[in-house]
This record gives sequence, structure tokens and C-alpha cells, in this order.
Amino acid sequence: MTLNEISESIADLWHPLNEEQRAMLAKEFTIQRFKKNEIIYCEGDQPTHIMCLLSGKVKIYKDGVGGRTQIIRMIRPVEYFAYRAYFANEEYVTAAAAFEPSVICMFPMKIITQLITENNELARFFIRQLSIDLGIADERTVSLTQKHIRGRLAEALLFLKESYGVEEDESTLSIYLSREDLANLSNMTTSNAIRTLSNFAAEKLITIDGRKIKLIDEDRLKKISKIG
Amino acid sequence: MTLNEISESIADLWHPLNEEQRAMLAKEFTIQRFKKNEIIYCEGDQPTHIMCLLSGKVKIYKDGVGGRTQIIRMIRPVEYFAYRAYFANEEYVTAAAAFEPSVICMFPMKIITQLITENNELARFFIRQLSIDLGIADERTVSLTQKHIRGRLAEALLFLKESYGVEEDESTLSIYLSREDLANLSNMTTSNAIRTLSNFAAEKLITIDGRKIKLIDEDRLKKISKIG
DNA sequence: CTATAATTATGTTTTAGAGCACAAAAGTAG
DNA sequence: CTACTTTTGTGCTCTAAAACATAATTATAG
Repeated sequence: MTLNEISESIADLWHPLNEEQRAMLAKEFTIQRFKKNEIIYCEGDQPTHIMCLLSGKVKIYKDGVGGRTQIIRMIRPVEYFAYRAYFANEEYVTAAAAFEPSVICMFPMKIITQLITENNELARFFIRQLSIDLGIADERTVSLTQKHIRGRLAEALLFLKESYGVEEDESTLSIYLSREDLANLSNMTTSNAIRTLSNFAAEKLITIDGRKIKLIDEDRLKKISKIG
Repeated sequence: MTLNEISESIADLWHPLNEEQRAMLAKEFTIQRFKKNEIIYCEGDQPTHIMCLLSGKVKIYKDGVGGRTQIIRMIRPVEYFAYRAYFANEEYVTAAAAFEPSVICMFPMKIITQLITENNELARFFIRQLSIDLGIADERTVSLTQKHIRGRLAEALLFLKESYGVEEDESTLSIYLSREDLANLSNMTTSNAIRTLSNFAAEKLITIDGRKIKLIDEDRLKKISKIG
């Protein structure tokens, strides 16, 4: 795979650049494949590359006290990630792992920072992206701390539809998560995720078939998410 | 007050600029004073200005479900705030209010974005700042959701010392918060903040005299914060 | 100075959600 | 196919923290 072949995919990064800058980037990228559940980077690692998810699904998470894990955000194609720590001059404070087989394009942050210095549009791309993510983080903090279990799970289900879409039937979530991941996403224990999911099914808000989740009554889910 | 007189204070913004750019900024700034507890901006407002806290103390907060409020972050002199939403092309998702009488310098975001386009160092300042804040937000999400009350309160107390420092005695926190604000900062009810604070005092970790809080055994507070 | 409101303090009750135990089902490996 | 591990499902118990009640204290306003 050449960078030209994927230039459509990495448009946010690629588009602002001039010929010379593109050539520079083209020399330095690598493509890496990750298996299901494979770890991409760990908390404490030194960041060196910005990553662009070309295909697959990736979770950014953080292990907290008492063995509990919180999924901080999720990445879909074609999104950039893993660059924050480098910009902040820190080690990674989160870890990343692939939910499913994923293909990731990596560019050395050294090159990226150089390109940012030369290219203002690129700088503005990162300012915008970081600003959006910070807003999401702020919203999420309040949701996770204040909403009740049902509200948090409803929010997570709606978020998954929003982020990864649905299958041809227009209602089955395209992402198949374990109950544990669903719990880690919505800040609850696995048993509560299982229980609440069953309740939702009993209330005909969703149907469940193993890891396949179909959203039936989205309006009511939205209401549950909203009132917390 | 002229912008030249405060140029030391607003160094992060001021320093990267050339003469022409400084002149441009100098024409457009305003200074505003806020009383104790006065609201600076509200959730849903349209952002128009970046703000720089010259003196005082400011809280960024968010009202969630059921009348509960979460303090998202706190601003000390000389920090910039209120710019994220503009960069993300959103309305404010948070609100801001002054803890104590505060002086704030405001620059139109229109000018700032123009300066960013012209001046790469300024762009990099915002990239760095947003990256740092996003990291803090990620850490905070996990602390607030996973740590127990004691851990969260200990963390908040240590954070207040870190951020606003102590008085001449080297141990009294320089910021005097109501129990309610302390609760909103550490995601608990006011009565639990009061109770836990009393417990800490009984355990000789701190002493309390009204709103004056003295950290006595910081090591143990750190341990409590760490283990959650 | 007095009246009223807001804040702080403490005790008691209630409950949401964690924790644990165990069984059934579904994957996975040999 | 069989053995073993992981995941899912359900019931029960327990506890951290919210919710409520009521004083006592401290601000604030008139």
C-alpha cells in the first residue's frame, strides 16, 4: 500500500500539505496491522507516532484503581489518535487496543510537528480536533458521574450507533462488544451491564442476540439517556 | 490599564507576536471585572472572546441531571480559558463563574484565529495547551468515576494546594471554598464533603477553621488519593 | 441591631449499584 | 469430539454514598 493509495483516507492530514510536504511524509509512514484485542500502546509508553485508523475499531482506555477499566473514547476509521501525549510532552496516560482486526497508518510525530510549523492549516486541524475532543471529554465526565446506570447504558448504545453505524437492517449495531467492554464504556460492572441490557430487552427498547444488539425504540432510549 | 502594562501577564499570547501583531491585539482587548460568584459565561452561550484571568479565581463547571453541578476545571492567574468552544465551532458546553473578585482580559477570538493563521508559534501554544487539558480531563474522568469519596476529596485538596498554593504558614490553602464547591469539585454531595472533611480533621490529616483548610499530613493524603 | 437566609454540622434512613456465588452457554484449543 | 476457558445470565448479599431531617452556626440585608 502506498501513501498515495490511501491519501483519500488520510485527507485531514494530507490535504493541507503542498507537494514537498507530501513527499516528506510519504517517505516516513508505516502501516501496521493489529489483531483482535491486540494492544496498540500502553499507559506510560513514550509517544512517537501519530496513528490513523484506516480500518477496524480501536478503544482508548485507562486502568484505574481496583482493576477496573474505563474506556475513554473509541476510534473509528478514519480518525487520528495517539498524538495528544506527544503535543503535551507527556507519556501516554491512556492505552489503546484493537476491538477487531485493524489497520493503522503511522507517521512519526517529529515529522508532524515539523509540518505543523511549516503549514498553518495543519496546525489548525489539530487545534480544532483537540478542541472537539476536549468538549466531548467535559460532557462525558458529567454523564459518567451523574447519570444512573440505565442512563449511562442508553447513552453508550446511542453513542455506538452514532459512531459505528448499523447494519443493512438499519437497527443492528455494527459493533459487537463484549458485555465487559460495554460495562467499561459506561462505567459499571459487567453484571450490571448484563442485567440492564436484559431489562432494556424486556422493555422492548432493544433486542439482543449474543453480541448483536438491535435498537428498537431509540426515542425512549434517548429519553432514558437524557434524564439520566 | 494598557495592554503593554499587562504584557508580562499575558506572555503566552503576547510573546510569540511581532510588533504589527501586537499592535493589532492592543487595539481590541477589553478588561472586565467580576464580583465574587458572578457568572462569566453560561452553557449555551456563543463564544466570542478568549479570556485571560489576570487576578482572582475562576471555576469552569457544568450543571448535570438532577440539579447537581460538576466543577470541570479551575483557572488561576495567568491562565487562558473560554476559547475551546470557539475552536470547535460550538456553543459553550460549560459555564464559568468567579470564586472571588476577578479581573479578566478579553480578546476577540476573531483576532486570535487570524493571528494563529499568521503566527505559527501561537498556533503551537494552543495545540500544547489543549493537549495538556485533554490529558487532565482523561485522568480526571477515571478519578471521579472510580475513586471512593475519601480518595476524591484527598485528591481535590492536594489539587487545590497545587493550583493555588498556600499562605505564609506553608500549609493553609490559599483558596477558601464553600463545602458545596468542594463537593462539586470532587463529585459528592455537600453533606458527604462536610462529613469526610470532618473525618480527615479527626484523623489529623488536616485542620479546619471555617473555610480555612490546613494540610497537615500530605503524605497520607497522597496515599489516600492514590489508593482511591 | 434584628430578621432572614445561607452554610455547616450530625444523626438516621434508604437505595443504587458493587460484590460474590454459581450455573449455563458459547468459544477455543488440543 | 472432548476438555478447558471465557463469557453470559441470575439470584442474593452487602455497603458506599445519596437522601432526608434537624440543629447550630454564620452571613447578609434591611
